[in-house]
Amino acid sequence: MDTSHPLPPDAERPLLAVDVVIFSLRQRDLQLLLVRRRYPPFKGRWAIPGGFVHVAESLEQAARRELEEETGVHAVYLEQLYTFGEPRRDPRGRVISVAYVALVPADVTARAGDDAAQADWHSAHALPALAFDHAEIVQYALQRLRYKLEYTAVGFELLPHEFTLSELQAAYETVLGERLDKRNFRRRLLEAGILEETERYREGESQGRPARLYRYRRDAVTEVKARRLFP
Amino acid sequence: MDTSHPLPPDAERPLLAVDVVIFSLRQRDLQLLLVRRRYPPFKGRWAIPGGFVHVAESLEQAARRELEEETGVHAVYLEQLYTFGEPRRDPRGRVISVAYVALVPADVTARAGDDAAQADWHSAHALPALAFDHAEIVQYALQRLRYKLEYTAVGFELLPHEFTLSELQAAYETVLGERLDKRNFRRRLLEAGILEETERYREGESQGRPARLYRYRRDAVTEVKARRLFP
DNA sequence: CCAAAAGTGTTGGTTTTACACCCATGG
DNA sequence: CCATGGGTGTAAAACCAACACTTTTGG
Repeated sequence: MDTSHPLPPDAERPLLAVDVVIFSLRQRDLQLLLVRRRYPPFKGRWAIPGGFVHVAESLEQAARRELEEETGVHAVYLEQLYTFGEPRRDPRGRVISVAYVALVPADVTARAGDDAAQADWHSAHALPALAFDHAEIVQYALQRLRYKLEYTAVGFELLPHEFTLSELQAAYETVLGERLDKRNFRRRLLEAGILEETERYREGESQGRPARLYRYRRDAVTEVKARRLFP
Repeated sequence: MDTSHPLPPDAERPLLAVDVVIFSLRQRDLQLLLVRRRYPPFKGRWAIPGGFVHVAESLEQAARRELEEETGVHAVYLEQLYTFGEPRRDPRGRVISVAYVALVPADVTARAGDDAAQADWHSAHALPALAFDHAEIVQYALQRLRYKLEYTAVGFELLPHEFTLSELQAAYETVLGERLDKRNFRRRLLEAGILEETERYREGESQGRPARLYRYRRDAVTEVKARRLFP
């Protein structure tokens, strides 16, 4: 950054916001958390959670703070998505939004923050009209999520700590929007060495034979040279 | 972005900069353009070109403006990389930098902008000490470039309009840092259908049999479902 | 004992890799 | 005529996709 002095008179001093697209799997559906705006502009519209970055706060800290305000969770998957900075994206003036994507396990519940009247989960495939350019942000986030899931093992972040292989497969199918072959799916994930078998079984929750529970190996090598998990 | 009013008193109004990592291939080496800072902080240090975003200017416009100031080129490959916003990354105060990556053809020449004493190409593998957090930005840009090159056909953007297959292969080898098999490389690129044979040959420039010139088919489908070009 | 879901291998086709020689030109 | 880089095919190995039955439990 060549911030040569003197500062050019036409340099922008925008407001700086972070917005977080929070994905979760609930009822076998990919959902994301939206809050209803209490104040203009776009009063009453749904929006993705976000807020201004505080003084001396890093972007990621700000994103985690927003995430925690809405969901109470802290230690979850979070990555920077893209920065949206069109001059007129906010009618009140120049606001730069650094968008993040978060993946939270299915057992997390939404809670309304101070700024939002309601916070609710919405199916990613049937979203209401959104405030600002948030529809664009969500589109981009979805694309990134699918992409990530194909190439990396990030799918676990959407499930509880322990899960069955069928649950994991259902998660992949929901996000990717396609059916996968059970045997090939299992083989691939087990061979990838990122799962750890537990001694426990999912019992009673449904008919049929109880399924073994697995957990994600936190110590697994994330990926050295990406090879598609599901080509 | 939930920009609920009233504005929180602790909201940040940072300066907004764009920085552009400009890659090019010269002398069979992957190089990037650096400018020497004329003013403090980091006076005299090398930095990647960049500057503040003007009022009512989009982020991409700002990046293209900086790019053009340094190189004179306009219509080249440019993509947003990442946003760096650590509170203390600039000693003068809070400055958010939206970093971009640009790929320019080998025949582009650097020219010093107003703000920079010099602008020069440096090998990506032997960089001087850089100002601010620019070393980190460059590291990240290199990673992204390698990644892109493996999965997409973006390599052409680093070459002149017409090029031989050997030149293209050398470009890939330089960026990826590994040798590729000539026959496999050719087969794959030709089968991908993104190259167009010209009637011309690269003659006289070196010993040996003249090589056919190819050009990139601008109308080519960039990629539907990414498949690695070089697994 | 029936319904429901879990679990498990093999085969054929495709893709990928490894590899060596002849060709056209300039000096 | 020799040195230099351009151009070309094939065979073995690895990988992927498709496919059906047995096992375990709860009702």
